[in-house]
Amino acid sequence: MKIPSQLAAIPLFEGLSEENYADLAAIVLDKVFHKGQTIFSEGEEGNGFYVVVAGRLKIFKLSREGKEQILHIFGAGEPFGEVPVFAGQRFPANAEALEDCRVFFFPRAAFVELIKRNPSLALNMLAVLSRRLRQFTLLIEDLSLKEVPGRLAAYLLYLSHQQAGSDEVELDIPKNLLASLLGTIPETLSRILARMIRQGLIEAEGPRIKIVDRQGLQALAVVGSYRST
Amino acid sequence: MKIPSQLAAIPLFEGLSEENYADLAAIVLDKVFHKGQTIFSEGEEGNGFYVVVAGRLKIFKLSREGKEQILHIFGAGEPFGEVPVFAGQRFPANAEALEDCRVFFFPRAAFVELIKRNPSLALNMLAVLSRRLRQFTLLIEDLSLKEVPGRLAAYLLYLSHQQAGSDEVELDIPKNLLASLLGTIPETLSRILARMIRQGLIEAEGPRIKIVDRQGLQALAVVGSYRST
DNA sequence: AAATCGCCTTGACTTAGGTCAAAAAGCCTT
DNA sequence: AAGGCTTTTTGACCTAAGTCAAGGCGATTT
Repeated sequence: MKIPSQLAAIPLFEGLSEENYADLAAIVLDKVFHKGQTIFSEGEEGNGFYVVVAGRLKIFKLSREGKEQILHIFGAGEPFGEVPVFAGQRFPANAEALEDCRVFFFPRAAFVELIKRNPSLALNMLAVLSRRLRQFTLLIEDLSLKEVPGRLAAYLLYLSHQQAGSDEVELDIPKNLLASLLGTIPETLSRILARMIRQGLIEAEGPRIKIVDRQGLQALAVVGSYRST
Repeated sequence: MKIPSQLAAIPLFEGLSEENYADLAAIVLDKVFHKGQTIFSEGEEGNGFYVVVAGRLKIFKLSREGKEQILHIFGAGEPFGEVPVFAGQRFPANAEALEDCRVFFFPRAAFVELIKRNPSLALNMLAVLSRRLRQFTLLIEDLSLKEVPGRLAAYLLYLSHQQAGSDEVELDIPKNLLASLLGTIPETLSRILARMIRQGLIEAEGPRIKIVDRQGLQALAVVGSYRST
């Protein structure tokens, strides 16, 4: 597929002219990462940012003892690694492919030039960063002010919302990743799922989870977190 | 003092022309908030953003049970409340004056117009948001991957760094606020300070803290967090 | 000087959730 | 079908940090 038409499918580049797409196509690099491969590491210098074309990847922090906190899981169309482009210097976290991935890479200098010339691109990028800030705000709230069952309940409701409001949701990531995304460890997640089943809040069978008591989950989650962003 | 000259002192507006300052001066509103007053609340619609002119304020989240997590403490020259300007709609957190404050308010529509016309303003704003993202990343890391003593150690080292590397640092906020900033409660903070004294890491007398064993603190903090941003 | 209010500390207690270890399920691959 | 993975679950145990309650310590007001 031709690159310009793929660029048009990226929300960040919405509203740009044909000429802009040509400019972008001229600076973009097309990269592939295999499952498990590191895309970049915390502390590394970043001289450009990325957009996911296909596949999924995680952005995460690692503690000295090896515990992992996932900040985001990104899929097709989502930009990542933008912080060093504008705040100078280094990546604040790590990125690793969860599946085989194809990504576009936009080198910093050329992209900044483009932004200078293109107010709507600048505004789109401001929107992306602002949404991320809002998202982080929710994650911080979760980590600091809620307990694990509350975060899990919020996540299940969010999934249900994503999946057309169905009561039968399917986890789109393995449970060990989910644990890391919720700021806990697999053992704890497992126990809490078991407890929720015992309490009649949900039923589960592998990655398929049935929401039995929506009210109950909402009470745990205090509704509102994990909005669609 | 004339407003345009005060605008020039705000890093966000660095590098703008005289004409730009005039434009900004034309749209800015000058507001005052007294200590303890709410500047905005989570969920409220935001149709503009702010810059602190004088005084300090906190940006924070509140749990249902009343526990508070401070996200930022801002002082003179720092912009805040920008998220709703670019990501549409509502404030993701609360803002309250810690002291009597004077702030500038820039209405959204006019400001967005200005940004469209002014690439360097756009880039400055992108830098501000990116730095914030990096900061949040550190806070998330702290909350999820470090224990309270580690966060406190990091904070003390950060303070020392701020205060010209001196071994005698002075807390610039009361301890109950510090607790909330570190994601804990005053009792726990108090106990951990006591323990650090017992272990010979620090000495303390009210808000004056003397770093006795810098190495030891660094080991706790795993160095690197709470950078000057 | 007494009273009051906000801030800080300390003690006794409880608990969410982490660690370690082992077993059980699911899977791919050969 | 049989290993050899990884993922998930379970159990026993431990500990960081929160809750509740009581004082202490200043600073400011009356």
